[in-house]
Amino acid sequence: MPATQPATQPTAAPAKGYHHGDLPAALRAATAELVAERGPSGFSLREVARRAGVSHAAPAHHFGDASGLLTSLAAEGFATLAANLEASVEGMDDAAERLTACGKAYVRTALTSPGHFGVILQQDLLHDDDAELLEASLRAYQCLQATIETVRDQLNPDLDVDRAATMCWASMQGLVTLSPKLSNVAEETGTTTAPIDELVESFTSMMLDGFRAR
Amino acid sequence: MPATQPATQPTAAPAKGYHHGDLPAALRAATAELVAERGPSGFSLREVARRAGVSHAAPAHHFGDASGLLTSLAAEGFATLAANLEASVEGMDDAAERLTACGKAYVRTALTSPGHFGVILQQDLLHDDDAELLEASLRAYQCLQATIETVRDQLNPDLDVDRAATMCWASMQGLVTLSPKLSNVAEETGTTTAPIDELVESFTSMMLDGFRAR
DNA sequence: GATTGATGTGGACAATGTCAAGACATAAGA
DNA sequence: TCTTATGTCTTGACATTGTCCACATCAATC
Repeated sequence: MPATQPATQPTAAPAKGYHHGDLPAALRAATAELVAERGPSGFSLREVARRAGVSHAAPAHHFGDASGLLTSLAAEGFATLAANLEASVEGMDDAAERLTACGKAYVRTALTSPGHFGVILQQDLLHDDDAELLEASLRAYQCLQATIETVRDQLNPDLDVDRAATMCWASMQGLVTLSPKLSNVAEETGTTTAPIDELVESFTSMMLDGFRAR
Repeated sequence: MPATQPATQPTAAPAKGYHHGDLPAALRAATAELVAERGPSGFSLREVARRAGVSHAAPAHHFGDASGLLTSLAAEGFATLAANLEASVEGMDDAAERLTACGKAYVRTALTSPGHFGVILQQDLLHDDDAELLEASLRAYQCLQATIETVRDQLNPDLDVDRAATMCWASMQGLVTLSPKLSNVAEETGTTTAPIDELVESFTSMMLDGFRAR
């Protein structure tokens, strides 16, 4: 099943609005594109407005300030992640299979939505007390948690679910964070870096062994 | 043994220079402080110059542009990391002990030098082909690699060293990246997050089991 | 002591984020 | 239909930023 794109969902705005169909969504889409192209530091409110075809002050009306727009993008990113995590385990019973599927869904979502993943963990760019953001990130975390619970139920009743979830999240995010730097190092050493999918499999199978053990 | 501070090392410049003793080092220090306070996005070349007590154009003379300064800071960060990793395994023979020490040294360095770790992996902020940066990051990677080689020698001759090193690096960096967000989630769910040192131990012991296994 | 290179200053410029005031479209009420 | 009101977007302004340039000044060498 293909990863769900961020979708630029209508965000509860009326289908045909004002000048645009849905300016907030268009601005998020333009921001995601820009961040994917140039990284978080290449983001500019005015450039985003330009790409969306509106004046430089239009975003402020919907998002307050630049952080507001980025916060909304981050919330969309977490929502997409949650949806993809849920979809990836749809109908799966085996705990080991589920965990592997979650891991793959995580990195696949990150690679599919680089604009979103470029900002979701940069808390200095965001309003980290934003309700939508908190809710979306919590939902994503709980998807992972649910899968870990099946691991506990099927493989080890004494498993500390929260700690295990943290470790899974950390290892997947670590792969995503390091991925550009790894190719950098590999190029320097003349070696070649393993495909990220294989690394995910190594990680999940190792974690499963670890989770079973104690 | 306490973690080595970035040290604002004289960087091969004559001890007593011009107006300052060593302006490049002073600028790096001011940058580290600023990034630690406000995050990478709070960085401003002029603010750094202000804190160092020089004119707004002074940094350009030593670093070219803003990315140049950040690149130099990143290189210093990797150098400090490499030094701390090496120091942490000084005189240790047992492979398992060494890996654990490396893991702890990594997160300890990250927490001790938040200004440096705030930029070392933000490649959109850096000149990622800078020679000093490449060399320093490679040296840090090789410290980790050396420890993994002892794991191979003592525990499993068939171990894929590069892949194992990647996994160790990823999991430690994942913990560092997620650390602020985790407290965020914990607060939201009313739960409490495990101390990062414990997570490091869980990770390293799990990896060791995994590395032994196949 | 003059020359030279490194080091830092000051002013200029375009670009940016934010703010305030106004324009305009849309919907609701008379 | 006309008026009013509200949400949406534009325009213009301002302080701040990064970078470039010409100039000043220190340090060492010849």
